[in-house]
Amino acid sequence: MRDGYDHRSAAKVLAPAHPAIARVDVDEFRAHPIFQGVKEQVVDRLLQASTGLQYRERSIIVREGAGLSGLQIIQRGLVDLAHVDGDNECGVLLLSPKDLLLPGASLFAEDALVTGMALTTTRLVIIEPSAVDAVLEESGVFARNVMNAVSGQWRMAVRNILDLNCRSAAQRLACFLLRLVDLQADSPAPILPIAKRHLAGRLGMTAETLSRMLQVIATEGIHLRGRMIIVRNRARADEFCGPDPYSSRDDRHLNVFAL
Amino acid sequence: MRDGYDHRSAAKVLAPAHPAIARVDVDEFRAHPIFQGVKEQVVDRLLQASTGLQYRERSIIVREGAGLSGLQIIQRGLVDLAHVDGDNECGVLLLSPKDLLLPGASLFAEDALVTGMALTTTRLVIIEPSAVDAVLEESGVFARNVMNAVSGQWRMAVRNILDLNCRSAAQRLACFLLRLVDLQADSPAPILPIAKRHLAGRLGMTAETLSRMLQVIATEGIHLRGRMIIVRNRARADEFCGPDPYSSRDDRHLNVFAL
DNA sequence: CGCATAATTGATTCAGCTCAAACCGAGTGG
DNA sequence: CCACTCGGTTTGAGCTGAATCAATTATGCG
Repeated sequence: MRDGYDHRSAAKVLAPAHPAIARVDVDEFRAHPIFQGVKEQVVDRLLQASTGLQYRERSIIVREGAGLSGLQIIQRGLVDLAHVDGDNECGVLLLSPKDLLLPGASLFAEDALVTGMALTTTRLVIIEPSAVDAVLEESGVFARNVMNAVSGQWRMAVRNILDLNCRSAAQRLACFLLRLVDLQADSPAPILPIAKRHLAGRLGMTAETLSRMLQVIATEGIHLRGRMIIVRNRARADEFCGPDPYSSRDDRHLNVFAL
Repeated sequence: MRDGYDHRSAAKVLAPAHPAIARVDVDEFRAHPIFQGVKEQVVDRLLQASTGLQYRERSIIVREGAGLSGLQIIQRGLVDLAHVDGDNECGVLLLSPKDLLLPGASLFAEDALVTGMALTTTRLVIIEPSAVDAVLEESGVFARNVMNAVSGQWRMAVRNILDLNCRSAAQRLACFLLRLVDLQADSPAPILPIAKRHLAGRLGMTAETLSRMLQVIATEGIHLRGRMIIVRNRARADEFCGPDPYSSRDDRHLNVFAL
């Protein structure tokens, strides 16, 4: 409080973001899939035009209805894309590192359809629109890569629609957790990286329902203790999720990492 | 029956598509927004690599899980993108003339996530993948235009998610009808171009519910007599749809025409 | 500790689904 | 011309999954 600032209420009010400038991790930048196959010199030009930004937990990165400044790439953290309407928010997508933040809106100067909020401390790289435009113009490969990412986000959205329409709340939850587990296949203990409240939003249900559904899926072999996801019976869990409305489950070869 | 073909059962069985080759309307082709700003000579190269196809009502254009042959542009008709699971289908998007059919899947050789079915007699133009790839590579403008279309479809999908999550069935229906009306602003009597059954699918509800919701919205100034949409009280109807979760309603400046 | 926020639990309600029956309009055949 | 069938639409009567409301119990965190 000594700085005249109550942190808790600051968090609650969703204070207008005051991101800090951050250094751009150059190697990480170059390794990003949208630069795959792009001439190094061109990538460097984009790198020149980039700045790093760091948002702290719960701060808002884009507000719906507003415009975006340039192509934004998430390097660290998780960003919740959601429509917020007063108190209840309804999630659309959860962006992970390497994902592009609302590429459509930034490339075509549209207004954002959803609000983007940092769920955890988030670092992004912003590439100046002018540079992006120029490079898009000249490098077909780059354009193709970006398109790939956009189209991957479309796929995620479609899945979401399908889930919402033809899966039960419990199934959606189960699938989501299994996906998380698969994504952290290397790590020993898979973790739920966000608060349950946000998860509920993303899955199109209330926090209360989520809580109850956790009990349901526990009987199907999926347990959540603290933030640890424990799958006791994968076969049964898979079975419970129901016939996959969509076939393949590894989309990382498309430039999507979103949840 | 004289052709040894029972039309009703043929329709019902969703006969594997046997599209007819059709001529490509050259002027229409050239006028398509994805060619805007593209050098005429380049457009002609794509034109060379194109074939027209005509699908009859109810035939399937792409089946989910299958691949697509090339960039497909809808010239006439309506295509329903839906996940079909046995008898009940759950719609995702309704494509109109000028829309691209699953651009992501065709450009990146992914499997289609959804089935595309012609709701009405549909004509499309297919551009050979090799030609598309080549032109994407060399023309940044073309790449940009295609990307614009993809990103527009993403927006539609997001709206859909938002609608599904935070609007009632009646509201979704009302909005959809109003959108149709606005889209046919020039025509004297706006028309519902598809069967109610499909509409229900697209809106994420059952046919029965749709029927009931029609009664509800009738009390709010929107009437459907036969296939004619009659809005008696636009102000009230707009009011009923609730605060628009998304701002602008004209998306035609993006390359999207879908419903 | 003590306060605020997050998560659970229980009771109740309600929107939309399911199932079944009636209805309707168009094409078909006697 | 009328009866008949067949798809699609409507109507009605339950049922149910998930939301809501309210109260309680954890879980940080300063």
